[in-house]
Amino acid sequence: MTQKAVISGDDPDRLLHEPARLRLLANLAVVRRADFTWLLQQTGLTRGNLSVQMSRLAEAELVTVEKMFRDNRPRTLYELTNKGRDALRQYKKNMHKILAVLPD
Amino acid sequence: MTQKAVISGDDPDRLLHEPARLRLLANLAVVRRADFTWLLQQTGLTRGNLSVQMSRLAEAELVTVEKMFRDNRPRTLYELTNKGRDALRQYKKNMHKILAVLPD
DNA sequence: ATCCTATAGTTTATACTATAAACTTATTTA
DNA sequence: TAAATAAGTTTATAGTATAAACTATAGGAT
Repeated sequence: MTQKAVISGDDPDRLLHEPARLRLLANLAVVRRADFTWLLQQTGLTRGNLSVQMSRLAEAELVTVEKMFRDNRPRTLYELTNKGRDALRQYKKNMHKILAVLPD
Repeated sequence: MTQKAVISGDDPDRLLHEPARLRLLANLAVVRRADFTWLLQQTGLTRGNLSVQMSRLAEAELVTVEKMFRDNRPRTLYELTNKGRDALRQYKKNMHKILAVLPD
């Protein structure tokens, strides 16, 4: 008889699991809508890294990107999509399952 | 005035954060002591990957490795160290902090 | 004896990924 | 008009995870 695994549950989605992206998404989960500069300050990422990570998230349709001008300066707004919100929910579930067996 | 970050807390330790290693450590957290073959079955990793990951964990002193022979066959036992246990605790704390702000 | 298969791992080669450095474009300011 | 600032993007590099290939030993089968 094949035994049941001691630890159950799927592995977390790597796109969300990466600390930089997870923090970005967590910020968006809280404020719903944020611009490039604000996220930069919140996360302490470099601009290059922030740009790349948000692009990946946008490509996966977890966030939307809206580019505009304000005071003759570019401004980029990001927002979590429903798909993004769902992905975060699932991620949270998966992680809770594994964290549950770790010592306090 | 500089604002406080919306999301607080350190980034998770990457050594533990990696899904393959996290699962291995979680298994050891539960059973305390396990051999190579058992971990192989539990995690579904390839032997190569398992070997490499456990070596990394051993090098970081999060687990101990004990090699022996049983029935003329090599047998490798792994065990979580106190340091490993502490690292898991810290990891759990850090992750809970960020998961807390995610939607349910 | 030697050939084949299985067991238990390790080493190495590759493909991926995160990240910072360098670059772009536009706008003030000196 | 030269320099500095702002807001991003592109690219180069270094690091990492993972599987494929390899090593070593044992136990039959022929």
